Amino acid sequence: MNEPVWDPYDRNCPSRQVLDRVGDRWSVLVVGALTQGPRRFSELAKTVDGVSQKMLTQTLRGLERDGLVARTIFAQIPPRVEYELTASGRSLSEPMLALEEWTKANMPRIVTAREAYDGAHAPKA
Amino acid sequence: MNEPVWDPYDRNCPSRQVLDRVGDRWSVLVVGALTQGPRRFSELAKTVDGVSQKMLTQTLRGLERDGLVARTIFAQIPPRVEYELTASGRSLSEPMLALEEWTKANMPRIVTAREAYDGAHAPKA
DNA sequence: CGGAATCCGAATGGATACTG
DNA sequence: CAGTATCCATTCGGATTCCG
Repeated sequence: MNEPVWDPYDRNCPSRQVLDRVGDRWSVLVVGALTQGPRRFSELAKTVDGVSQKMLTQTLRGLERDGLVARTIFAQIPPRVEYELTASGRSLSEPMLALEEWTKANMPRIVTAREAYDGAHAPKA
Repeated sequence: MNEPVWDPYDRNCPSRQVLDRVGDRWSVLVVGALTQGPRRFSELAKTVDGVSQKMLTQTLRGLERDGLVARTIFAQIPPRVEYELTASGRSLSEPMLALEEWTKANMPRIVTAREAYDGAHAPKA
């Protein structure tokens, strides 16, 4: 019955890798975009502004490998591939979205803090 | 009254940078560690296994700049510096901890998914 | 003890060209 | 359209050294 104790604070624990992926910049945005429903590769590329096709592919493969995203290929010309969250992916989207919401809600405070910090640490010339 | 609309999906929006920091691998672990209470530099280095002194310093500076962590220096020999979460930092710790919890709770599924994926995509030799 | 600064190899990530 | 494969610049990040 004793389940293994996953400890991301241990550099050798597999959970560390997963936390890395889950905390990845592009993963958060891609999962967030997929929360709206299935999306095609090109749609994701447009939604997640600034992501290169290389990184988008990498991110999607990683999410797919971890069972968070499902990839469906429609045999037709031109090719059509859709990505959508799996049950795991949907459960992950909750804490991820919370992070996104926190960010948006706290931007004013952070911007202020940055200005204060930069003002107090930069003055040299 | 109309607040600015923060959109992390826009590469030029400041919220993108903040989401990046918040989703940073070390940030998540450091904030998590600080949830227990104030910690000294050396204690954090020990808790967050695998982090170099350089990255720990960088991470702490970044968090400090964003007003998430407070740094207190005790004038004594040898030097003593403590870090602790600010109010902002504590509010951030909630979604971050949720992410950590999600990871630990879903590790079994992910490990299984990875094995399945690797088994289906690797076989070449 | 708690850093800052430097050096440098490794990994990241963008741009580009090519394929099914 | 949806990738894969390369090339290459930038960044990351560890190890080391030195300072308050």
